Amino acid sequence: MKRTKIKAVLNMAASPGEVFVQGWVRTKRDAKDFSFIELNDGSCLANIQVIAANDLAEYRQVEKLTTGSAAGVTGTLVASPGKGQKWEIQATAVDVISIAPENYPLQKKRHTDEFLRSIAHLRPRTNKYGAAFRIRSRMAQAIHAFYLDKGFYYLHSPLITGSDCEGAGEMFRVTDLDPADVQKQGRMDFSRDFFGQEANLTVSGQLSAEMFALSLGDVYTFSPTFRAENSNTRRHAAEFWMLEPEMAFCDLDGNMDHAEELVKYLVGHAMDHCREDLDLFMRFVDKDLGQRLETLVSKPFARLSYTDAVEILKKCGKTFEYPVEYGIDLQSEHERFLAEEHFKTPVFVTDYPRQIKPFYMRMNDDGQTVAAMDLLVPGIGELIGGSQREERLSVLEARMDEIGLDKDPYWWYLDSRRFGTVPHAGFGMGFERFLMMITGISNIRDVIAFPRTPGSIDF
RNA sequence: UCCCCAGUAGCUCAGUUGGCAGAGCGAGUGGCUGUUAACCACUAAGUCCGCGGUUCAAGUCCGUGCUGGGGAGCCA
Repeated sequence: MKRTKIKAVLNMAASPGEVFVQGWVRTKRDAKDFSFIELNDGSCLANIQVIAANDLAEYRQVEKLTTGSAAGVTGTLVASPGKGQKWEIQATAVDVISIAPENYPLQKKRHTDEFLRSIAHLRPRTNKYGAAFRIRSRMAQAIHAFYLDKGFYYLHSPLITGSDCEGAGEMFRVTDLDPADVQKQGRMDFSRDFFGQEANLTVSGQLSAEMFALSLGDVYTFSPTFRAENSNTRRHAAEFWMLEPEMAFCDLDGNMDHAEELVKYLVGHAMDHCREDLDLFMRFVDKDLGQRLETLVSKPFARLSYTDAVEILKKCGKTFEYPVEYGIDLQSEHERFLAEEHFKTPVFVTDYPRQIKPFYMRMNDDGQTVAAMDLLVPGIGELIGGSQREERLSVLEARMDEIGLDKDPYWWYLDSRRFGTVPHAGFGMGFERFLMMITGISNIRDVIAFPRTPGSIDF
């Protein structure tokens, strides 16, 4: 008989008679003449309740089933007389696939996130992490659906890049030089390295995406990125996924419109398609989550300039650890105040002083600020960072000179401004930060299957 | 990298003034029961994070290291 996923079984409107399911035992309760087995196959949050009577030929084996064991069940799908479930299976045959011994680490009780992190290979078998990673999968697919519908092309930007580009934080070096030789010579001879020069893991696909936006029109990259920063916080990982759309013939306003539409689409998609899993987070992880997501899809995001943001922060009467003044970058406490206390919605802050933003952002007419935008979200901080790009060759070169950037390695990037340059814009969204926002999970390590952070690369 | 907190049974934790190592849950065994994180009884289970020091005596005090968590910086 063909296996049916438990999700499909539970969603059946009428009993088809006999069904065959396979999964892992979450818990077993023995009665006098039979056992209740809660079986879960990961297809959905809910378990199917199996009734295994003691006249089954293999009941001896059934009695040995422990939490974590694997089994296949054939039986009749019947309406459950008990409370808490619509359907249950009256087993006619139970195939015990494997027995989990008594030292199975997942118990029938709540575990802390810290403990589950130490058994990251088993935690997807829990309700919370099963739900988190089903939502993660669904959201990744929703990103592609969103862009397919909008006529964007999906660009696979390289993960190994030349050393000098991108300029967004510390990079991981990629080399196949023998450490013993390096020690002997006292230096790394990159001319003899694999690529004949320094190479690193990418920190952003943006520059590649710009080249393709100026060719295919609208593109996005969605891929792993790497940062060798020694950041020990609940919002940082060494390996994370980033979504980076890049749009030709687009300005800063179009960029923000797009970002807002994207976030609202993804949240709405989750509410439509991940209801059961999302409910778990609303009930047990973050009581305010439901209200927050509702606000997220229904209310327009606030938009204001950096200059206005500084004014608000100065006048708000709150004393900050880092005093606010024009020219400084906004600190976490400032971002949190704006998003969580002042606007109580996500807020775009635009037009930052050029000194605190990278070279590729487009210079505004005032000659002081650039067409940047950050999206600050309650509870998360910066979810999106983007800008209109500087499309004017002379202005771009002047900026690179101003900050002392060697233009030679960027010859190909500058070429795009020589040949048919047009206004264009884009942004990056940290995928894990988005998942934290949508689930209420407060530590980035808990939305990544096997997280990589400073000093930690188990699994 | 800096600041703060923590590390005791499989898990979550308590441990008084420095004086015999404890509970709940989980697990095992038995019982009961159309049960829902089932219930009742019994049993087993410890490198008190490592190293060094003070002391007649250290889970407890001091130093140091490691690991984990929270915050900051950096950023997505």
